[in-house]
Amino acid sequence: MTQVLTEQVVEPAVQAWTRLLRASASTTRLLSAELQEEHGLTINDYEALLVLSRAEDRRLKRVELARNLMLTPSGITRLLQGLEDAGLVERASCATDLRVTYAKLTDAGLEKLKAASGGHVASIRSLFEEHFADEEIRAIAEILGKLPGVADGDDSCEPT
Amino acid sequence: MTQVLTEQVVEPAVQAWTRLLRASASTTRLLSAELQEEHGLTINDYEALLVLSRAEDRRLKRVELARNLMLTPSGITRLLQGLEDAGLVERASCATDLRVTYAKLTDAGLEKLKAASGGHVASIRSLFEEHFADEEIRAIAEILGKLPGVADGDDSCEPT
DNA sequence: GGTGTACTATTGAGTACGCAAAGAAGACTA
DNA sequence: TAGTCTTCTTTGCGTACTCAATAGTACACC
Repeated sequence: MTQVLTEQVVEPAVQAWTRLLRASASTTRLLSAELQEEHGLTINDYEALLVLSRAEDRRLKRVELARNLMLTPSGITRLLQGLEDAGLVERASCATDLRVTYAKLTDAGLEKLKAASGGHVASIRSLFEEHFADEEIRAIAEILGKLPGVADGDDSCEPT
Repeated sequence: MTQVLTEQVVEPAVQAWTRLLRASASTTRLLSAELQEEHGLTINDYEALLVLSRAEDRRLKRVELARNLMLTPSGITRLLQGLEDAGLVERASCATDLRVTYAKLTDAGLEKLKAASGGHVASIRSLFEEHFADEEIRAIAEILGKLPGVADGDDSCEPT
């Protein structure tokens, strides 16, 4: 147990993990501040609106949304509470299964998403393209997509 | 998820960003639960101990630690409060600049780190190696390291 | 020396989660 | 029909942060 010093053989997985953590933290910090300031949305607010906008009928079971956003059910309840209060999302019940309630994007929600989307996407692009080459960006997406659940609701980018 | 209208050209940067978010969320969830359960440490607790263990004299200015962990100063204060209460870290003042206080790893802190490290590193390895090829792991680390601040305190992996 | 600017660290208030427990509903078995 | 098991959602409680404001200190520069 030599103290540090020696050029340690860095466990590549550990290095990758640490950097994944930090990359996520730093990019989130940046992008979140912007989205919050300009549109009053958190990143998960935005992602939720986006996912819903791409769903059939613009509605999704809460449990699906949870999987998509990597939140727990309780996180979803609270997230949607905020969006409902803001009138961006409304709840609809399911005729065939009384347990589930859908989250449905309202027209106001779609407008909000469209309004936020331009600037947000531009920020993401500029942040990534400032530091990464095109093929690096593609590599990140491709590799990280192999983690279970990550590539699920495959990401398009515009609300339309 | 066939859905929407036009097969949209997915903005690669946006896709990379979304996946980065989700990859970080899902891996963090997993690894955090384990670390918490087995050693009562959060991921940032562990990272803080690790960074300190590699620092000269096992101590670091709080502000340095903040940069390293991608936390705000107030986050650091609160993180260290917990570690101090647990006796894993102690504070030391700086002779030449009264503003700064150092965080110094105690012997107990080093022991704790060593105790947690084996299992934690093994979990990280198994999680990553289960889903990624070796060169993918290296690619993640290399690419994400280009983000400012991410590759800073360059990560070795063992405490010792 | 005083004065302004730039750090460093802490605190109060607020937030976005997570976990565990609980209720309500479907689904299978008998 | 009842009994049990699973699934979906919400709630209480706890926590790990953030931001904004504060206070102490350092270092100009005149």
